[in-house]
Amino acid sequence: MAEQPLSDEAIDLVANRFKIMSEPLRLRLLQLLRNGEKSVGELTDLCRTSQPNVSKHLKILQTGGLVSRVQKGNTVYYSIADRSIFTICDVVCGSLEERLRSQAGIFAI
Amino acid sequence: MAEQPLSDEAIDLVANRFKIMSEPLRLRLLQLLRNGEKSVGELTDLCRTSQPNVSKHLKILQTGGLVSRVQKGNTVYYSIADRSIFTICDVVCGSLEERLRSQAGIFAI
DNA sequence: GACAAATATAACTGTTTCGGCATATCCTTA
DNA sequence: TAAGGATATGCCGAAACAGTTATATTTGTC
Repeated sequence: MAEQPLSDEAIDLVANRFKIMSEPLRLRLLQLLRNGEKSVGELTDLCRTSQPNVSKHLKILQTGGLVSRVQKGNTVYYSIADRSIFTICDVVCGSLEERLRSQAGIFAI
Repeated sequence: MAEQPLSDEAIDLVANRFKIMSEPLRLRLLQLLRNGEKSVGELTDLCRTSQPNVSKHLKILQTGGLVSRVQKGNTVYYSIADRSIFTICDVVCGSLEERLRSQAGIFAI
């Protein structure tokens, strides 16, 4: 069942989504938000980097539509806006496990 | 159902997979290979870039385990080594469509 | 062995991106 | 309105990356 080819614009959009998810710190932030919203301060404490850096990456995630932002008084809470990212991560993890397993198999027998 | 957190090494591996897939030309190459193997020359003709550029990106895809390389005589054929990438792309496309649709809804009543 | 075709590599350039630091902005409270 | 806490932004230097050109390597053919 051959799929229709994606247009150049569509490819750019997909590539951009992957680019957003290609940074370890951003993946870490998404993972930390998996079980519910967290403030910038909380996220900063849980990552090992500066608060400005966390804010910067959160903005990238938000611009990409992966995360949504809610301000309550003085603090800002971020939460997952698109849970399909976890499906994607699960598929990637499965693929990587498979690959590592078959590579490990080289040394067996 | 809270997932176990990924280790830093696992996150780096996943991020690297996304980075490999975050380049439009590489996505284009993967798409061109979807229905079967193609030679470097064929791929170069189908993309609008130089042959060295295609070879470079194919190498990146191969190193990442997304593509496999077979040499037959003078020409080299690449093919998809991990079809889970298409699952991933489909999920991303669905998410992006959804997002565009809801954005378009802003202008509707 | 010499030549031609197919593919890979090397060197270079311009661009992008990350992280850190300093600082600005916004909100709350006194 | 002044001060302090929370978050965002601007600027900088270093590193990574894409694309081009030239060239090397490999393979098949004469």
